[in-house]
Amino acid sequence: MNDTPNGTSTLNINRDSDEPAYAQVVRILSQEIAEGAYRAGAQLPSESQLRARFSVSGMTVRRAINILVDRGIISASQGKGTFVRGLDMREAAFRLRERHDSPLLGPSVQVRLLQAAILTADERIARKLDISRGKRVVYLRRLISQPDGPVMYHREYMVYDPRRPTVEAELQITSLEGLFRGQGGQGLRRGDLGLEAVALSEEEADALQMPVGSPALCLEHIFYDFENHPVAWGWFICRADHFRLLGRIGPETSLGAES
Amino acid sequence: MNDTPNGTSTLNINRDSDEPAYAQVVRILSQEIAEGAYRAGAQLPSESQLRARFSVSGMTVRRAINILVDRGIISASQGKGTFVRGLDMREAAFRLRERHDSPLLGPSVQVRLLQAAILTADERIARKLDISRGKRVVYLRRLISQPDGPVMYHREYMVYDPRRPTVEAELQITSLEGLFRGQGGQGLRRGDLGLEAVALSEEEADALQMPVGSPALCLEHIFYDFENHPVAWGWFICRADHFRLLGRIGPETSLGAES
DNA sequence: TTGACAGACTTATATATATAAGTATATAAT
DNA sequence: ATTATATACTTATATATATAAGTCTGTCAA
Repeated sequence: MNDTPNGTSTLNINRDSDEPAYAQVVRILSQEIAEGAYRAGAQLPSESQLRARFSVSGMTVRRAINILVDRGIISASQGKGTFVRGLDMREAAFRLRERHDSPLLGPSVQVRLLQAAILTADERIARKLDISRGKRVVYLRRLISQPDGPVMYHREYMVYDPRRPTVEAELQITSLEGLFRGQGGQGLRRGDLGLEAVALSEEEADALQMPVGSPALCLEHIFYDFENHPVAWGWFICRADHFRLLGRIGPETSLGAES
Repeated sequence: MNDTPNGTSTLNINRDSDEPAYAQVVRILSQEIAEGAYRAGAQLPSESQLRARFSVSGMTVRRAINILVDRGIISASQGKGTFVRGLDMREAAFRLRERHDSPLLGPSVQVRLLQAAILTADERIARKLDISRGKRVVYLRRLISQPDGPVMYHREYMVYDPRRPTVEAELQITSLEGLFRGQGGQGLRRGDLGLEAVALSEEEADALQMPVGSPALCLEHIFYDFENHPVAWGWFICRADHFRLLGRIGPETSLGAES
C-alpha cells in the first residue's frame, strides 16, 4: 500500500462494489482531502501515480479529477499539477431545491388562487414583459399555506396570448411543486431569478397575517420563450421565519450523479 | 447533413477550432435545445446517432452528455434514452460569486475592524461553537463600506486557541475578498451557510445608517476544522438595497470548465 | 389471451492507447 | 553569466474497443 502524507495507509477501490471505479476515486480523494491528508494548496499525486495507486486506467482517473475540479475542491493546471483549493465563501451556492428548514414541497402545503384577472399593462409591467403599454396581461395572485398558516404570497403577470395554453395550465396548479416545475412545462426557454430582502407592504402583510414592515424574502422570476421574449413576470414573498436558504462549501462526502 | 426536428440543417463541430470536440458538442446541443429544436420532454438522438452526426468517438459524446446531465439540461436513463428537461425553479442556484447587482469585491469596498475582543462564551455561543460555557472566544465586529456608505455589518465569534494562527490572520483582513476567501486559508475543512431575511436591530441599524427594522439579508456562516469541530461562527448583515442574489435556470450558452 | 424468452436497442462503465500542449529543469553553447 | 535547447514531467483531449446492464418489442408456445 502507498502512504498518504499523514502516514496512514491509503484506501483503495473495491472492484466488487456496485459503485463505479471513477466514483470511488472521487469519494476516496474527497475523503482524504476532508480529513486533512491533503491540505489547502497541497499538490495531489499526478495522474499516473493515481493510476498506479488505484490500478485503473488514465481515463478513469481523469474523469474523477474532472469531477473534483467541477465541484471546486481542486484546481488543475496543465503542466503543473492538481492542487487542493481552500474554502472560498464566494463558491457557495444556495439551491432552492434542497435543504430549506421547512418542507415546502410536501402535500401539506396548499396553493390557493386568490385572483385571476385580465388587465392592461402599466409602464412597469410593459417594460418587464417587453410589450407596449395598454396591452392586456393576465394577473394572478396566489397564497401558499402550510397547516400553521400562510407562508408565501405570489403575484404574477403573464402576456395574454390565446394561442398559448400556458394560462389554463397555470390556473390548475394546486401544489408548490407544480408551481415551481409547471412553469417550464412547454414553450419556455429560460428563466432569470432574483432574491432579495424586502419589507412587507400592507397588502402582503395582510395576506401573510404579519405586521406591516416585517422582513421577508422576495424571489422574483421572469420566464422567456424560445424567441427570448418575456412571457411571465412574478415574485414570491416568503415569510422570513419560514424560508431560509442553506448552503455549504468544501468537499462533500456524498456523491451525486456527475460526469 | 442530418436534419433536426425543426427542419433546419444541423451544425457540426469544427476540427480546426481550439475549442475541444466535447465542448463543441455541448455547445451545439445546448444551443439547439435553447432554440427549441428539441423541446422539453423530447428524446435526444442516441449516443451512436450523435457519434455519427459529429464524427467523434463514443467517449466524446458520452462526456458531452454527462456535462449536460450535470447541468440539469437533460436527463439520461439507461436503456431508454436521454430527454430534454423542462425548467424547474428548484434547480436554480444562487451563487455569491457572480452577478450581484453591486461590485462588492472590488478595491472600492473597504473593510474596517470595529472591535476585536476576547470574551467568555454564553449559552448561545457555546452551543454554536460546541464548547463549554465560560470558555474564551474571540469576538470581531467589522463594517464593510462602499464609497457611498456602509453596506454590510459583520460579527464573528472564534474559539480562542493560541496555537492557531487564524486569529492574527483574521485581524489583518482589509478587503471583502480576503474576508470571503481568507477564512479557509488553512486548517478549515468545510463551512455551512444560511441565508435569510431579517429586520435590522438597533445596533445593526446604527452601524449601517438605516432605520431600525429595515429589511436586510443575513448571511450566517460556521466553519469547521478537520476534526469537524466548529471554529468560527458569524454572520453578515447586508443592506437589502445593496445585496441582491441573481440566478438563472435553463441552458447556458457559455461553457465553463467542466468534466 | 397470456406468458416466457430472445433479440435489438439504449445508456453506463472501463481499458488501452495515442497525441497535444503547458511547465520546469538540466544541459550545452554562446 | 546568459541564452538557447533538449528533455522529462505534467494535464488535456481524443479514439477505438469491450463489457455490463436496463428497456422495449416481437415471436413463439402453452
